[in-house]
Amino acid sequence: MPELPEVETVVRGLNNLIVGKKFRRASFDNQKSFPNAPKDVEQFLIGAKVTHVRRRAKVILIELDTSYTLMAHLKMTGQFVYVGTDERFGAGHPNDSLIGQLPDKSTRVQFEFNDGTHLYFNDQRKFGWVRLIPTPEIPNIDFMKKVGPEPLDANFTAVNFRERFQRRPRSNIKAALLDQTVIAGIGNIYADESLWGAKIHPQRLVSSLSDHEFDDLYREVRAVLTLSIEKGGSSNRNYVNASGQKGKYMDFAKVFRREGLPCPRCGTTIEKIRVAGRGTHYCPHDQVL
DNA sequence: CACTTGACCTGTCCGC
DNA sequence: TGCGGACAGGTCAAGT
Repeated sequence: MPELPEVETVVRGLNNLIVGKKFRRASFDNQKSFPNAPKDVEQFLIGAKVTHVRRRAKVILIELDTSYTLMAHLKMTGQFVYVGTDERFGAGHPNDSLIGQLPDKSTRVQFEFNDGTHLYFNDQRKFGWVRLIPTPEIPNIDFMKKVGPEPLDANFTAVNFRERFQRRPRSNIKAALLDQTVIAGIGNIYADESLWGAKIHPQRLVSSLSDHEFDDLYREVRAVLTLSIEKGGSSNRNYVNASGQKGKYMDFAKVFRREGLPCPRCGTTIEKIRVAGRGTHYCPHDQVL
C-alpha cells in the first residue's frame, strides 16, 4: 500500500475535500471491501456528516457527527478519490480529468454526498476495506491495541525507537521495520530507503545493531518519511491522492526499484534480494552484513 | 513467546 | 500473441 506518507497525503486531501459533507448514498460491488454493507449503512452512515479525517499507522479514520467512524485500510492497491464540482473544486483542478472516469472496474465502494459529489474507494486487489465502527470501540480493535508508536510524533525519541526493537531481537532489521507492532507506518519502500540512508544491511540482526546505528536509523526513518510527505508520497504503481494525483517521491528514491543502477553515494550497482518475503533493494558496498 | 511462511486478489511483465 | 510463473506499496492466520 500506501505506507505512512501516502496515507497521510490522502488524509490531508480528504480533510480539505469532504469535511462538512453529509452522506446521501453508498453502494458496493464486493462484500469484503465493505463488510457493513448494506445492512448497517442506512442506519449508521446515511445522513451522517464528516467532522474530521485522521490517520493512525496506515489506517484512515473518517470521523462522523454520530457515534460511528468510517475506518479504512488501503492495503496494497487501495485508493480514496473524491470527485466533485462544488466550490472547493473549481474548474482547472487536476482532478477534473477524473470526472466521468470513475467509477471504473476497480471501484469497490461508491459514496455520494448530499451535494451530489462522490467519494470512490478503488482497490484493484481487493485486500483493502472500509468499515463502520462505533467510535468508542476503535481503541479496542486488535490492530489499534498492538500497533507501535507514530515515528513522526514530536515526543518520539531515538531512545524510544531503539527500545521498541528489543521486541524482535532475533529477526533481521528489515522484518522488524515492517512489523507494525514495533513502529507504525513503515512499509517496503521506506524500509529500504531508511536502511540505505543509515548504511545498514537489511539482513543485519536487530541484536547486532549498535546504539549509534539505531540513532542513524531513527534519523533516516524520520527524514525519509518527512521528505515523502512533502513530495505527496510514492506512486510506484497504483497510488494516487484524494484528488487522483500521483506522488513524486519515487523521483527522489535512492534504492527502491533502482536495482542495476549506481548507488547515488558510492556508484556501486544497487542489488535486489529477498528479505522477509519482500523484494529488497540495497547497496552492497555501503550496507554490509 | 519470537519468528517465518503462505494466503488473500487482480494485473502486469518477462521468458519461452 | 499465447502461456506459465514471478512479482506487486500489507496484514493475518497458521506453522515451526
